[in-house]
Amino acid sequence: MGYDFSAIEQKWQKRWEDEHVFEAKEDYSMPKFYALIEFPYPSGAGMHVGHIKAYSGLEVISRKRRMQGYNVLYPIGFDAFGLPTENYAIKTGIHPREVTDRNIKKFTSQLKRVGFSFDWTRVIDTTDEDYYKWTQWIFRKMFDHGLVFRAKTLVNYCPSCKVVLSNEDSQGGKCDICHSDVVQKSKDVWYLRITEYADKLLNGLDSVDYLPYIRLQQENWIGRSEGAFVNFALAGTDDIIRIYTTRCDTMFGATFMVIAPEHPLIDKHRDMIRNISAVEAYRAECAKKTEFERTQLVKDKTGVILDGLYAVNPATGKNIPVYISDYVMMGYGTGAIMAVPAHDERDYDFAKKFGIDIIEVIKGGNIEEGAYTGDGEMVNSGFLNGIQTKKEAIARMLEFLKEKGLGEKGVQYKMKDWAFNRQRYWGEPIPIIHCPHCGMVGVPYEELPLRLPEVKDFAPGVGGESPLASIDYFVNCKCPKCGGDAKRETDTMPQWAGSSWYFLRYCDPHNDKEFASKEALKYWLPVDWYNGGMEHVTRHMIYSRFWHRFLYDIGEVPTAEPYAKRTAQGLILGPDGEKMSKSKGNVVDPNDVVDEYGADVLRVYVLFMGDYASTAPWSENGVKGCKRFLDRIYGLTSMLCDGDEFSKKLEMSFHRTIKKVSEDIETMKFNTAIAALMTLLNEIYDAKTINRAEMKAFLTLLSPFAPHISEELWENIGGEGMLANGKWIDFDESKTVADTVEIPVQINGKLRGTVVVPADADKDTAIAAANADEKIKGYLDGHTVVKEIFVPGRMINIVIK
RNA sequence: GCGGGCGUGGCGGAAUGGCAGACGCGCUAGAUUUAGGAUCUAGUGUUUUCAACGUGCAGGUUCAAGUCCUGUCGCCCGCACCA
Repeated sequence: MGYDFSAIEQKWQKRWEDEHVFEAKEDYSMPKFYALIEFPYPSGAGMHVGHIKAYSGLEVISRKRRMQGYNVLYPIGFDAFGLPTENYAIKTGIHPREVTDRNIKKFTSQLKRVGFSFDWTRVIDTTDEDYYKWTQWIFRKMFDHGLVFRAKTLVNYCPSCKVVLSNEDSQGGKCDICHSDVVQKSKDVWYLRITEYADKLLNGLDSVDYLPYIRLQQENWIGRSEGAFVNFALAGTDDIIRIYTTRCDTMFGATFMVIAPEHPLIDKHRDMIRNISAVEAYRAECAKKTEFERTQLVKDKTGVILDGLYAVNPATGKNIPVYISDYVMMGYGTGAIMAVPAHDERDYDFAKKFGIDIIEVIKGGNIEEGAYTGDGEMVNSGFLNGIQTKKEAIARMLEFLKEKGLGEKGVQYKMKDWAFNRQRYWGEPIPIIHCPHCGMVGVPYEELPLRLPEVKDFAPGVGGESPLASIDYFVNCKCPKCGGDAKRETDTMPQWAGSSWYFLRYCDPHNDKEFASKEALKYWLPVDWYNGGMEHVTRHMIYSRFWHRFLYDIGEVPTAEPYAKRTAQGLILGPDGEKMSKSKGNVVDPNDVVDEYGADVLRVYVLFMGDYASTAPWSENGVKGCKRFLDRIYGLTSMLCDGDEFSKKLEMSFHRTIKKVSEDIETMKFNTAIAALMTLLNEIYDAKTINRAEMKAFLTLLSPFAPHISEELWENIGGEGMLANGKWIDFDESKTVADTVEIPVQINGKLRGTVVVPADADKDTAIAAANADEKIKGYLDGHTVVKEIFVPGRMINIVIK
């Protein structure tokens, strides 16, 4: 069989575009639905089947919503600043602008071939100056509100990309872009004070509907912990060592302290440290280690005592030794801890190695064998002795600390401030000017966008500075405040900047007065449903929630949270079950699939291949199965007959299928929705006939998945208008149930037969029917019936002895 | 190590505690075709048919367990010396 999918698909794509079918309407009185997918990075490799799966989910939902009368905004754009384009430009000498334009063109044509119902009038390119003007504008607002700062710190630096990376971009000690080893380097970098928003980002999760594991990942990322700050006096000085602990209940067991090798107290009191040379040697050794090496959990702890320094345990009043060790980080808490070896595994390992006292303060474990971290009765703990629970002991200790002025309750987060800069060309210039008199001054709002200047060489300088640093006319400028000579910042923003607010621009993409009008934002926000990959759940999602929340706080957007609902699709693996990669040669190009089978087949297959959220391997045979399905649908026309309502024979099947497809789309169970359509198709083929009303219903249900073939057949059977503009179909619950049902009869839980009873049969009727059955009779013969269970319309179970 | 998820035919996967394996792939046989491909029809969990046994493994709850509970093994994904 087969049909000319290529001609049909081009025909309908053109019609949809000519008649503006998928453009969101300016009619703000309509109910709205804002569906958002993560806009792609337009790489040179072109689209990946993963993109197709990612967009097909909300595509189906958006098409259904339009047919249900919603004003749907389903936009698309390109997140186009970034390193791959720039690296390509360095290699080939072609300007990143040109590379980007070419790649966007390629992506656009590929996306259009699939027939996605995006609103192409709202397309965004983050590298467009009309767009990044507003990225800079928001940054400047943050600067004005004290959320931007500059600090000299150890940064993650990629020697290959010559670029400073955020913690998020250097997970596992590898550069997220080129995968080479990241090293630590001291550098002046820009930060966004995202930690100030930690609680807002955490609490905001209560008001949104994210899949539970997505929410959990965000919570873990923010990493809030409640504990106490405690001041330990440094014996013989006026100084204190301030620590953070979540287990102040164990303080009587603190037999030593550990401070980070970078801790400032070491230099301050170096005169008192008798083994300062050994300490310096250890510090030098630590400095060589990468962040990754330092964060490897190792049983074999290293460290050096600070000989001559003692701290005073505020609970016991005793002097305890102080060590430095790299298992304590400067970047979390206060960079110092009280060590309680009996009840903390790391402290236990350390104490064993260095022969330090281990004092049990909570009963329940065996401190000869290891640390006990569970709950139990307090011992060896002065005023805490006898207390039975951790919770109570913590409360008592906090009271004690407060009375003595030695400490107080405190909260810590794992999340760190966001390193917000790159020493690269292809990014948004940071709109700041360094003035010798006025300090850091923002580029005036009316001068935005601060355009990327033309350069000849895109490669970063040898010192790792941005290519912009070598352009005199860009660097040298006047201070907007005092008018004196000043220097312009030459760093650019990181990859994540443009995507932190793009969903706002979609609401009003051509506005040149504001990033979007208040009316548009009020109508469209929040995004009703955001779908994307799991890999963006912690970075992009947290960053954009932060920007959005900031804009909300300064009155620029109407909602506190940007995304009302978030889901994620599963990965598509190669046919060999491995992750697709060029080197493995297992990459499936969506273009090839469209060429050979058509866009409708591609769309149906990516949704049918398995559970939407799960990882599943690509199967060429699976694609062929979907092709066969659509071919068989095309063949329905040959058995078409007249009829304005469902035939008796198929009526129930249709109502059931409408119900199933409608519900499954809402829960993203696309695979079972398609399976239901296949089942119905098989029934139609069994019946050997389909009437016009049935055909229309079938095409309506099919159209979100396979819109081209649906439109074509709709037109062929004389359907009114375009299906894309058509009406979704309702079902009648009462018609989804049969008059009679065949229900299983179990004896002692084992299936022994079936009986046919009226669907609304009561227990007596059903049991009587079962008892009348010859086969069942045989089983019951000579036994006593103990119990009869009847689940209406479902089953009978007779318990006998 | 901690947190989360998952183990169902040859494969991808279905199953509000109620007939396990929907749907698709693959496979087998037949039809059609010069042949291949395509298509159509029938079959397809395992074992020896009646029947019995079957959802990683071992227990438990229940009239009834893939589903709930306990333990255990294996795999996947996050986070990872976070004090």
